[in-house]
Amino acid sequence: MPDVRRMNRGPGAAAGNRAALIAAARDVFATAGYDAPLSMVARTAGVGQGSLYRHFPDRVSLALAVFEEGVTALEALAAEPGATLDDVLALITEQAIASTAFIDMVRVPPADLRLIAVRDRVADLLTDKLAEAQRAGRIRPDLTPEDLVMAVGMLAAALVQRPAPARRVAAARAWALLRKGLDA
Amino acid sequence: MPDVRRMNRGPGAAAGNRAALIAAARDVFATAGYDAPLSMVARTAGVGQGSLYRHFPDRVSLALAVFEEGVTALEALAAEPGATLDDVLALITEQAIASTAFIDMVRVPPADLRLIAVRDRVADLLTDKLAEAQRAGRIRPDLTPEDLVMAVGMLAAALVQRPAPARRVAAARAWALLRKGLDA
Amino acid sequence: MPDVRRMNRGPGAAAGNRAALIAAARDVFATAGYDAPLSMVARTAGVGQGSLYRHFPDRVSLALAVFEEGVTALEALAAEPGATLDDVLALITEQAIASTAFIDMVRVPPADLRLIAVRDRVADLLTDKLAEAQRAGRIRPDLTPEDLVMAVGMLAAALVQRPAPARRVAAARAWALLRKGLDA
Amino acid sequence: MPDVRRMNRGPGAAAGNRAALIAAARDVFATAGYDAPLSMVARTAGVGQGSLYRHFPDRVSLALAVFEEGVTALEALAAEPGATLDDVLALITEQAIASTAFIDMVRVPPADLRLIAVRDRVADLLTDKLAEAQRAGRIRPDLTPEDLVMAVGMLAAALVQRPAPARRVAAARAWALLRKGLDA
DNA sequence: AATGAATGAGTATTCATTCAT
DNA sequence: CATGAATGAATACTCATTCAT
Repeated sequence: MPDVRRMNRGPGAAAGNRAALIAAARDVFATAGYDAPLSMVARTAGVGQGSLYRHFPDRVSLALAVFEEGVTALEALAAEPGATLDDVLALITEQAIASTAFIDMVRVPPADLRLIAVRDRVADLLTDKLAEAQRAGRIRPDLTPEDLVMAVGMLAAALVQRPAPARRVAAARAWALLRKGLDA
Repeated sequence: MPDVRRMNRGPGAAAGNRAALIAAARDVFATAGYDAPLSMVARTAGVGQGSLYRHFPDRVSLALAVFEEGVTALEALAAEPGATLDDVLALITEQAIASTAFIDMVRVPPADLRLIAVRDRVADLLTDKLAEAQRAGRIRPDLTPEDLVMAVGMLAAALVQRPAPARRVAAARAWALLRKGLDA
Repeated sequence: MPDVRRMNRGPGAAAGNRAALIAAARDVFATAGYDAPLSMVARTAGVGQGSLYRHFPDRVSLALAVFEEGVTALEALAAEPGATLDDVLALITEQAIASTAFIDMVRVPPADLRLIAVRDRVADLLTDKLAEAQRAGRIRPDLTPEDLVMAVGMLAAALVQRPAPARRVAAARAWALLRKGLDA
Repeated sequence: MPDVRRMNRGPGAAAGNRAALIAAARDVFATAGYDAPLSMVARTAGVGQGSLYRHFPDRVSLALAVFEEGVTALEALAAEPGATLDDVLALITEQAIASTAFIDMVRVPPADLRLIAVRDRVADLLTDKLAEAQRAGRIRPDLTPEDLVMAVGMLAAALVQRPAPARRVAAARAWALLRKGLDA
């Protein structure tokens, strides 16, 4: 007789669970914000509460997993020889259009060290491209990587609270505002 | 028989309570964020929970009251004959430095109609000054009031999560990024 | 139409709730041990969870309230001119027969300061009576108040885990063991 | 394909696992108390959760295994021709100083039958030595084995919640209180 | 037989909201 | 109309126990 409770799918489900949790968190964070109940993430993933906590002992570690993929993609793009700063910013923009949860995440003042680490990874990859663009005379020579990170944060802020369909247009307008501040 | 509880100050306290609640909410929102417990607002105001709910049936109405004063000040400034767009933006910046709670407030996607109304009031007062500045050739002619509101939101986003002392500097950097996007 | 939810009995229920919570806690601690779920206390008292936490913000403060009455009774007895050490010990024994939760309470190593304070109150009242009894030559002159407190703890330990009906007999046997260690 | 998980050491590990679990439980119970999570025991033992449950289906059976060794040692000592009651009590005291978890274990009212069985074994070995000592006129003739068991429990109670270093001194004071109650 | 991941019931705690006084 | 206690739904987190591998 099938039990009402979810089947224990065994250790084999581990990898699938982890992936499902990350996917669910991506959705939930994007939909209900970074402060959404973790139980909603577990439920969306079709996974027990305990499994969620086993894989991700706290909210931050879950969020980091969600963004890991995005940051990795950015790093990969930045590592490509021909990639310019604009290419990287374009990818960042796409990611922000998909989800602005990163902004929510760094919104909390007592920033977790791990969050700072992610932001630093982004800052690092921007730094290289920025220097490159500055050497090419395309970007204001006095612009710092911190300025660039701030600009990205401001961009994301312009997208939050807008429904997904409106975001691409909003991103264009936001860049129109910021662009001149960056260019040489 | 004397009551141990705080004296019921009676109906006459209504106006005072309302003012105290708004002041308390301003502090609490600025200090503990827009998501701070409402009980903290009541306690800070020295007012009963019930009175808080009588005056402000929900969090948004309390927040609106808090910002009312700021918006009113903006409208007053905008109404002054000599006031320029830059003057208005400067005041807005000061308000954002004092508290970025407005950002937190609009962070939630299901934007309350009343919030839209406040934003529209800000948009309205900016519209006039913007047109004026555009006539004077100081601002890009294609810049819309919506662009300006977006810029203000982006500015505020650049200030959130920074400690109060760092905000003035951050505001300067943020405007440095945005300025060129506005100017003619 | 009466709601399924418990009626909000209003502020007037405060005193009654507090008393009911203490009574319930006395029962629950005696029955299910000091580690019993607080929800059980609230349920037994017929009181909402929130009310429990309002009256007693943590487990210790609830326990203190439970024992306050007993300690007060001890202090009152000790304050009576004719009361001897034996009288006080007899009352302590009666209290231990009724509930040994106090033992559980002080069992935890990171002893709360407030718990230490209660124990000290008991130690204080024992100290006086002990000195008196020692002057009368009825108690070993080298016995310290700490020894006495230890003896009381050992007595209680002898009663724990025995069902209530067997406790009076057990107390007698325990005192038979300890008595000679106290007497001069 | 090599598994990331701990190598399944196979059936041959059974005996070793059992021993490791007992040793780990001894440590964990002594350190974190009898209520410590069983997962901590498994982890300390370097053994899977499932194996723990295979060897010891519940907390009590694990605890019993832990104390088995101690009881066996007591029985061995008691079986030695020259061993006196005092020798046995001294060994019990040493065991209590090392860990008072036994007290925690019997703290729960719904005493498990198996716990009663252990206690009875201790009572049995004390019975012989007690009779011996009573024949020698060293112990009160009316003292029963149950009294002795109670005294041991009271001793242990005097040690609980004291930090390890203070226990030897506390044991001495506790025996000073009890000694006269035992002696003839 | 060992392993460790999966599972969800249970518990503590918070806080928005209601309501007797 | 003010007051503040009452209420319980909601959420985070833990841990005993089961089970696929």
